Amino acid sequence: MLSQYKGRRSSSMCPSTMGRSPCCEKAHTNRGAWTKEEDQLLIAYIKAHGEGCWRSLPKAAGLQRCGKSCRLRWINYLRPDLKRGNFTGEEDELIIKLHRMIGNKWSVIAGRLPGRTDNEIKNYWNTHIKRKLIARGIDPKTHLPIDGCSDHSALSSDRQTVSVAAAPQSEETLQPSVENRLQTICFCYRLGFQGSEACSCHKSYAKSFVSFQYPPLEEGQQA
DNA sequence: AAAACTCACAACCGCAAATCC
DNA sequence: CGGATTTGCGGTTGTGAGTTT
Repeated sequence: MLSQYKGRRSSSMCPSTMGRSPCCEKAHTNRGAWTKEEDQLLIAYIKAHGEGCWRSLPKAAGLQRCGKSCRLRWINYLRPDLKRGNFTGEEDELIIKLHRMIGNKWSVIAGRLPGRTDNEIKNYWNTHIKRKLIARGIDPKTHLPIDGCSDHSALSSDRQTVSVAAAPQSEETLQPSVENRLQTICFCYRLGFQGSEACSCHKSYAKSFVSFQYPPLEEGQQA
């Protein structure tokens, strides 16, 4: 999912329904694959009213779906900025590198791949990349050689020092602490993709919903 | 030609976090 | 402040399409 969807609570929260009626009434909702008509209703509604308040959206849009289902359909399939199509080799490698560093944080990984969704990346990982890594002799879970590798230190240090700030933060909270001398920069920068299309560090990190803290790479160290 | 099997991906489920009242 | 509710995330499942036997 892209950065604008980051954070447990967003401005899209609907105040009028917050903390009231029970969650989605499943008794009278459609399930399974979406029809073209349902897609059109959802697209038309969001074009007219924008995203937000998923709870009340289905009724307002004339859909017999729960809000959760509408949100998922829009984010994963109907959004106009989705890229679709095959993943490029560069995207493959970026996913592998990010996964090695942060694990199954699909939404964070998706935030670094413009036009890709967390669900898409998760599926792609499970169907393609896992096998690709196994074929390379790499365990897709640990990113270590399958035949056993003694050097766990690099990976563990990566994992330990990466902290994920999942929610939007103020500029102050994103400032690196002086004490631990960490640098706060975007992943692409650390991975050497700065300036690429996937890199967002040309934008102020204060505006980014996701940031990471980790020590700067030593000279010659691989990300 | 058709049954069995495999693959890819859309959609669902359950939980945790965020927020409101 | 705590309970109630919504939203968002990651894991899992269902199913249609493609391939093999």
